[in-house]
Amino acid sequence: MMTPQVITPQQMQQILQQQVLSPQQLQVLLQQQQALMLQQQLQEFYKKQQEQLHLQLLQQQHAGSKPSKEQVSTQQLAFQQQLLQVQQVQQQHLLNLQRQGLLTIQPGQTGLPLHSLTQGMIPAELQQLWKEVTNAHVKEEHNNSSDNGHRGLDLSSPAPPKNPLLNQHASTNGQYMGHKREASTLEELPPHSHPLYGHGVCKWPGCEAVFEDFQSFLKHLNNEHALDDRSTAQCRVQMQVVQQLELQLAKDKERLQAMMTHLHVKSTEPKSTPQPLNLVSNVTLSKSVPESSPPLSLPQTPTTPTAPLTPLSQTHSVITANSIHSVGPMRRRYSEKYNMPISPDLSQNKEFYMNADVRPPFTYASLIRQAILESPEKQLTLNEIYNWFTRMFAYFRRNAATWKNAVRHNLSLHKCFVRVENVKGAVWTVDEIEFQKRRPQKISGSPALVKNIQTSLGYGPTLSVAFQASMAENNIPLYTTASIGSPTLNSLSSVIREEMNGAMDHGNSNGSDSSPGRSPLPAMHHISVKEEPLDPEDHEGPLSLVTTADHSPDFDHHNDYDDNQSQDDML
DNA sequence: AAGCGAATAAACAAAA
DNA sequence: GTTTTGTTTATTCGCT
Repeated sequence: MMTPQVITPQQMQQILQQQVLSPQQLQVLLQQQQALMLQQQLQEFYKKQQEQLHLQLLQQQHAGSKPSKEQVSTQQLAFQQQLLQVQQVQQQHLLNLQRQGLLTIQPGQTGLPLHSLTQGMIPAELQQLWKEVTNAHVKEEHNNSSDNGHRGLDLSSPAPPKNPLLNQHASTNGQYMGHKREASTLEELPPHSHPLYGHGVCKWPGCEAVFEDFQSFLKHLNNEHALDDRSTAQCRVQMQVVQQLELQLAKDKERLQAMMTHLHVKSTEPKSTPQPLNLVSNVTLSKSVPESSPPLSLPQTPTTPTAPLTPLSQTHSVITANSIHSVGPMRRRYSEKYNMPISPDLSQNKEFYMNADVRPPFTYASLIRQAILESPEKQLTLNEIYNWFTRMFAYFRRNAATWKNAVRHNLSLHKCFVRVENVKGAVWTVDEIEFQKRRPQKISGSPALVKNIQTSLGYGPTLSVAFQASMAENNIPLYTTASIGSPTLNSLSSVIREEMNGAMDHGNSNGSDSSPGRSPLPAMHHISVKEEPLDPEDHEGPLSLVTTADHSPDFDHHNDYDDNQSQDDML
């Protein structure tokens, strides 16, 4: 990529390091570099385009037949995409330069299209970090005079009197932990360790000075890497590096998710064990589960079994539920609010719940309803309901006394469950109206909530919820891609609305009336919500539950699960 | 801080 | 007489 003229970041750093250039010179240099880069990129781009066109031409000639529109349009599309890419690269570059502080662009100066970009690009955290870096600096200058030499509580050993950046290693570290302050300060750091010092070498970017002892390193740090333009610039560069890495990480995570989803394997990631698929959002579209291999049981090692699934926001891939495997009556449920909509989720994660000893994030009422609705007659005896529970959820194959009691309790308690005398005895049915009634309690359209909802239900047409969430957190606007487009999704809006109103707990709270019309929800929300099945009868879509029914046959044996309350309270 | 919904526990009764 | 099915009350907990 680099022509002899363009210097590499490393070289750049060295230049910076050696301070051979004055700030002015640097700036000039940088601008030149920048121009060069752009030029290069453009050249490459055009070259590529030409090659491509050439290729396509050849193809067309070969095929002879139809240089049809399709081809042309695809070609255009590809072209546009590339163009876009290049533009992005360019912008990124400019941005980088600016951000690195190597390019000091005054607000008014230059016609570079940076401004807007800058903002969107820098993750809040980084900005924050940077702020802290700079602030710390000021702050420290005050302190220094006093606690010079001592390792103040927060300066900790490594704290040399005055290098503001020092305390911020988090940033330079590449680690960039959220709360570096607390973390980096008190934390570990044995007497003579420093994030920037390892194996006798200064790890400051670009510097590899060797030191025999920690003290001399500190000295060096203070002298060579004090707070000055150079260090600042380097720090910025590092921030940039971190940011890039994070982006990369995010992408790779997404890829991983997609892969896992594709393979139907629940993440085996250390922490995040089996996760309910919905996080992974495999199929968003309510197509009934592909009937994939039924049992596909996950290893389900006891090691990381369950986590009371908190469906919440945190479902990020990485985060994983805080598994507290309490076997017992782990009381708390999953944050109720968001669970009602079962069906889609359930159908999608059916296998997961069938095999993983994870508590499903739905209320008993929802589950019962689901069970009943899934039955051909829309009615079940108590025992059949029990069976459904045990059949569908590994979790309910234990502690039977507990949850069965809960089931009965729920049947009796909620008006939505109606007992009907039958020839053979009594069966339970669902009064959907009643069921819908009870939901309108909570949330109105609180953004937070909505967010949760989306998260918990997670469905991104293409992206895993986790990814979306993380992206969102990083202020990376990718919803656009996801949400927009897809007409399918839009068509679902109505369904969504309904669900929002009735189905979702929160849903309609807002204007009781549920003026569906509005739904100011961001596109994303639609997506997420849409899948809700809530309604029993209507959209069979959600009711893909059907799927659920399918499998049922296989197991039927376990009723035997007897609980052992013994374990219940062990803890 | 209060109120609410849901989970859990348990007592009790009627039916099987 | 035991078990299952239902009903009801009380308590606890998470959330808004």
